[in-house]
Amino acid sequence: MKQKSITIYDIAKEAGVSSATVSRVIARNYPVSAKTRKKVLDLIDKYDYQPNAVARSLTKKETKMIGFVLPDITNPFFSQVFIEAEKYALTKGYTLILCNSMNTSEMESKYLKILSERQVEGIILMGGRINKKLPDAVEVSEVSQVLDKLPVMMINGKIDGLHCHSVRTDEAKGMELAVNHLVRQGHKKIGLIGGVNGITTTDIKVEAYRNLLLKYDLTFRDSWQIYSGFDVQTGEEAIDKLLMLNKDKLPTALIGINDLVIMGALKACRRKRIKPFDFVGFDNTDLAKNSSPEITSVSHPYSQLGEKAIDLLINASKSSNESKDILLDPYLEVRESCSITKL
Amino acid sequence: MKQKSITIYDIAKEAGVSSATVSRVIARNYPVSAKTRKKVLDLIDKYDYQPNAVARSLTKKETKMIGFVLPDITNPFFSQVFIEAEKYALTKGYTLILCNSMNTSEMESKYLKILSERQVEGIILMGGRINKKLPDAVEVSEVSQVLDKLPVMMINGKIDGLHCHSVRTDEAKGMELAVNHLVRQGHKKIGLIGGVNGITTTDIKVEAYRNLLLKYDLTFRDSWQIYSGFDVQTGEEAIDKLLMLNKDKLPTALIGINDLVIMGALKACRRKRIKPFDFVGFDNTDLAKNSSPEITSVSHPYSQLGEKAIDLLINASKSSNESKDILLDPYLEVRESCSITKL
DNA sequence: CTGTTAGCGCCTTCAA
DNA sequence: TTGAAGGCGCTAACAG
Repeated sequence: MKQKSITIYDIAKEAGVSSATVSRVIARNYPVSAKTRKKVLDLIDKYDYQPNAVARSLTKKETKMIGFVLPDITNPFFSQVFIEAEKYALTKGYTLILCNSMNTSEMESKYLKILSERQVEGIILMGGRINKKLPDAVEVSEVSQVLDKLPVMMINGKIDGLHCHSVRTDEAKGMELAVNHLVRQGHKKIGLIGGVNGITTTDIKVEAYRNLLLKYDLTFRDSWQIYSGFDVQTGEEAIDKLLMLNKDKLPTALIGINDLVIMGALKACRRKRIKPFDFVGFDNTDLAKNSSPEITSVSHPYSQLGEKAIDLLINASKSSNESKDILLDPYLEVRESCSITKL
Repeated sequence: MKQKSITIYDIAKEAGVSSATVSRVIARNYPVSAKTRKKVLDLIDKYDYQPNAVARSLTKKETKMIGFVLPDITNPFFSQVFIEAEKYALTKGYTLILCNSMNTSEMESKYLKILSERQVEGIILMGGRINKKLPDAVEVSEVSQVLDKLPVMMINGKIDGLHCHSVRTDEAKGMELAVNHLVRQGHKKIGLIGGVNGITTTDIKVEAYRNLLLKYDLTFRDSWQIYSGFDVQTGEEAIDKLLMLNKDKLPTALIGINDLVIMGALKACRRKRIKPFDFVGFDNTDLAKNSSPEITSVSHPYSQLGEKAIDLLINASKSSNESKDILLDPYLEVRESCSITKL
């Protein structure tokens, strides 16, 4: 705001009409005679007039802004969801406000407050507090308080008892895709690495993994399922642990809680100069495509995830008072990592 | 805005004071008696009152929002800068609005307009139109028009003739770090792959590269400097081309315009089963750390880049009318990719 | 220390 | 088809 910006009144005065008329020309929601319309439009053009969205928001009580809180946008999983949501939101006239909580509960809380004060029309939550098996009471009540004012949308997460929509990838089905694929490749000894016990996205996968091994009557060993974390380093650690625990009774294929963990596993195998396992990752991030070997990965339906999230949020007020939970199908992106042992 | 939210007036009425007093309690910028302060604060607490930032913005003519337009947040280079800027902005009370142009000029234009209407207090530009040797007249005039209303900050880019600040990494110096390092490793035949002729970030690097070879009296061959692009696939293509053009007279080390290109080069070497070169990448993204082998890379000073950008923008109005151009030093993150040939 | 008042820029009845 | 007027929620003089 370097210089006094011109307003609807300036246009009105010079056009010899009222501000209401100018407003109508801009909003195109009421009839205005062709003549005055042209006069007004010409002036708008002449002065390069732009409506003040802040003032409009105050009057209309709608900001056309949506908050998006996630742990860390440098994580490709989150950025892929975010960018799809943003693209779609734009077509609906909404602007997203991205908030990186940096994986801290404090930042999450802070941003919830900021977004609420900024009068966003809804908030999308990913990661963090919505992924805990044992929710923190304070964290839940904060979200609950926000819910009194705005609709909240949770992506790949949920807080029980709170009245809000959610969209999630059916990760149990994703695990099935992974296991099926490996079985079809002839594997009978399949391990699972990464993740943290008590984080729901991990729990869902682990449970599905166990059930599937049972279902397919495959060897199951506790020591083939290694919790470790979500990043590359923990992937390396998982391999170290796997080797330590299993000596000669190793699995032939490994599923990773995400692609990063598989990247770590690849690094560890290389470091230890052991023949790599066949791998299947989760999330189908750019990493999976860009690493060498390329990593076969269970993919989220990213664009659907983003679009559904926005759609449900936008329509949250209109629709009935029930909260919807949408489950979307993942798919498998097959790449070379599943035939490493043959390379 | 599900329910009629309570305002400063509601608080004022129940406290038996005027709205101005409540405002003062909140803003803490004018003396208020301890007694009334407490009364007001208690009510704020009781009703979970939150100030309406939109209304405040309208009155104060400051939104505390900054727009950040970049090509694609899924690119780790951009996301690392963004997240640093966001962290810093938060400490200064500013909220960033991230806008992904998806590498299209149209989206860039659209977002410039949206941000301006939303009354952001400044705009940060990265990539896209600010990186062209031959600027597009329309693109420039759009930015120029924005500049009439707000300060604009360009990161690692510049449009000549426009009055705005810029922050950039000294990439010529970065190239020097890379070449020095390789020379110290004993390399005399150094190639450069990736980038696009006419994109300033590429041009700067290429020019520095050529000058340095000259300076160090190293072999220079046109066919060792391959333009290709900025992603993994173009990195692969660069290797193909390099092999095709050079038969037996190959360089022993390659510098990549960025880390992605090196990832591609690694893939190509693996595919072709040729002994890899020693590599040095640019940008020091997570990829460099996570890939195997890990990639030695010239790093931007990310936090400085983000912080300076925000700082200069915030102080843009206060400071003199000159535009500042800040040049920051890169550093080299040494990893194993520089001893591949010895592995 | 506190209240009154007048906007910020726009939209939306209500009347004409 | 148009204008007048009030108000969105808050802040900043100006009085007191």
